[in-house]
Amino acid sequence: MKDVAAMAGVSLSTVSRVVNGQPVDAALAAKVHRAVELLGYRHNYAAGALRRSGGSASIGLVCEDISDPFFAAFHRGVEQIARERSVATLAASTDGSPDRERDVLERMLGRRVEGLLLIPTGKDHSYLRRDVANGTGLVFVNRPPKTIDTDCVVTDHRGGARAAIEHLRAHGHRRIAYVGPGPEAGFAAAERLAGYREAMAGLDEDIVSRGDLQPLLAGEEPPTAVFSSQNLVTIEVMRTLFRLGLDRVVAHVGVDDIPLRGAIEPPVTIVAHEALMLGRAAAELLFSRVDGFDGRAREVVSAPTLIPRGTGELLPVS
Amino acid sequence: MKDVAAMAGVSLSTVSRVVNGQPVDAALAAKVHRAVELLGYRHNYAAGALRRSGGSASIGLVCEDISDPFFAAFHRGVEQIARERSVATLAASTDGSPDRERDVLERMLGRRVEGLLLIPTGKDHSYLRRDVANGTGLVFVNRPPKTIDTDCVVTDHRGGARAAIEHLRAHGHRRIAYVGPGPEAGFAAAERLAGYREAMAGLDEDIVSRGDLQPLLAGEEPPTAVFSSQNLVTIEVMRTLFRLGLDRVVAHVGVDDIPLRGAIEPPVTIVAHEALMLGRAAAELLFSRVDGFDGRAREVVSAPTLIPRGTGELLPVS
DNA sequence: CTGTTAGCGCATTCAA
DNA sequence: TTGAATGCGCTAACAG
Repeated sequence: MKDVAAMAGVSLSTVSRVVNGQPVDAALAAKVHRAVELLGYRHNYAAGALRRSGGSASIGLVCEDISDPFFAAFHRGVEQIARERSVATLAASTDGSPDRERDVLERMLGRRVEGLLLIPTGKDHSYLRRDVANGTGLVFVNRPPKTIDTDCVVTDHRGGARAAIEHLRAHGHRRIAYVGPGPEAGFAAAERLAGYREAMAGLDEDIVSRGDLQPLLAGEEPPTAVFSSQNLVTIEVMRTLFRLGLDRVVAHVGVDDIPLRGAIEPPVTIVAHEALMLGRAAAELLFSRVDGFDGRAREVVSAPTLIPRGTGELLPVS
Repeated sequence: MKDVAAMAGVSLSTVSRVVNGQPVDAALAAKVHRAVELLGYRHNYAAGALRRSGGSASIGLVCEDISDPFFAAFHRGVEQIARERSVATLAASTDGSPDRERDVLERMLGRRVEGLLLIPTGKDHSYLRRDVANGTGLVFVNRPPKTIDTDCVVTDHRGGARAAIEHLRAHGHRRIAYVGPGPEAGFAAAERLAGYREAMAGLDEDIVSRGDLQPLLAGEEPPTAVFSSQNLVTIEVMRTLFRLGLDRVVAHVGVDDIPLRGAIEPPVTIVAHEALMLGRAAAELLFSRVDGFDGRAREVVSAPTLIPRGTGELLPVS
């Protein structure tokens, strides 16, 4: 920048003003631009941030594994909000290790991120209190914080499943099958199954299958409706029903949880759990803190949306 | 840091040394640590980088859409290499807009990333020459650079498909079906179809289906082998064959291109296109430049690996 | 509108 | 080993 100033025959301040788009005489600005071109000068944002009151204009996202498609969609949602403010996003994986989680978080803090979006791995995050007290934003995602008082966004998997079943019940169904992974597949799966069971209270016994619908349909009292609790399962159920000629007979509500590149979006009544929306919500919570909001810790529950597309509105055929 | 020094009764240098793990008298170090604790001091990495010879210890990844599962896996591979060097990764989407691509890249450059990993959107990247000349690393991914001379990693989609077909031919198959999206689905799909056609030269006519295998099998001269060109299609073909009792009759080689969370890995002979490996390769190329390698531009082609798992080794049954 | 000056938070010379 | 001084690249006061 010194060189640019020298070559253009102006002071450092003038170069700074040109680079930052502040009002400068057109002739001088042209000289500066020419010098910038010739010298291959590139403005150093970090150095500016040091002096400027504003921060680093960056935030950090940490989760167990950044290759998880759910996280990728979440990250995208965060980016949409962050980009409006020209803030950059750092991302890192914890690999499920609390030690590594702490290490990753502290490195980001060392880089002076203005906020952290954390899909937690460890149990204890009290070590973040100091930074939160110093003004760094912090939002927990998917799991509420236990050892620190901070904002949080969660997806209501259970409520989503319940909404699906209630939708089917409202259309007169009584024998409703659950197709999808069991509780061993993780928190979300377990919650969805629990939601199913809650909403089935007072009806026929549960009709649960790990993944295959066909045996259920072949039974004595086949279900008149199906709830599929995961994206890939939803696609498979759709195809199974189509193949058996039951796609206009057996009602079907699915869950749309991860983006499937290259796959056909299922034309099925869906409970949309949009990771992207969750990311946007989390980012908005975070930036409100960065902007100085100082109220109590908030918990935003992101309610899945039921999108009727025909298959969930079929009436029962006995 | 000044406050810490004052409270500990030492100089700034001593605090700096303690924070950076340089040799310091144990008693003084203890005092410093205590002051750090009490004051809630956090070291500012960016400020240090300004003075230190070393750079920002960060790199940028840019692609069309960071929610793409392929990119997510790529990102993970990059992270594995980057983390060994304690470098952070920034990521951003171009949304398919060359203007936005340039904007995003220049912002990252303004943040003084030491290198850039680019899955290109636009055609012209000559504007990056200045920064490359100034020492910033640059690696193109998936598409070779046209208007700038720089390193590049690509996946050999065409060669992968060819390897699959040749594997089947080596096992005696002559009627081999292609199931998967057409060229309109993008570069990778088009290349795979082209590889199929190349490897089918001299055999029966192509047997191509957009997605459904069943009609082909019901034809007069059904194929004795199937190549499925995409992960989700592979899963569907597997299920179709199983359902028809042909899973031990019709040979099958699939492509495994994106990670499918929560889905069963297909027990099928596979051509693995590992985005993660591509990410590692790209990162290694990049860091060699960051470390000062100054040879000609290199092109690394990441060859997919054929993993025999039984289904691709079935012999033809007429 | 422009130039001068004084730092931002830190690492790194040099002496001691 | 430690401390004092200098400057990394830049912005923000201020005075012109």
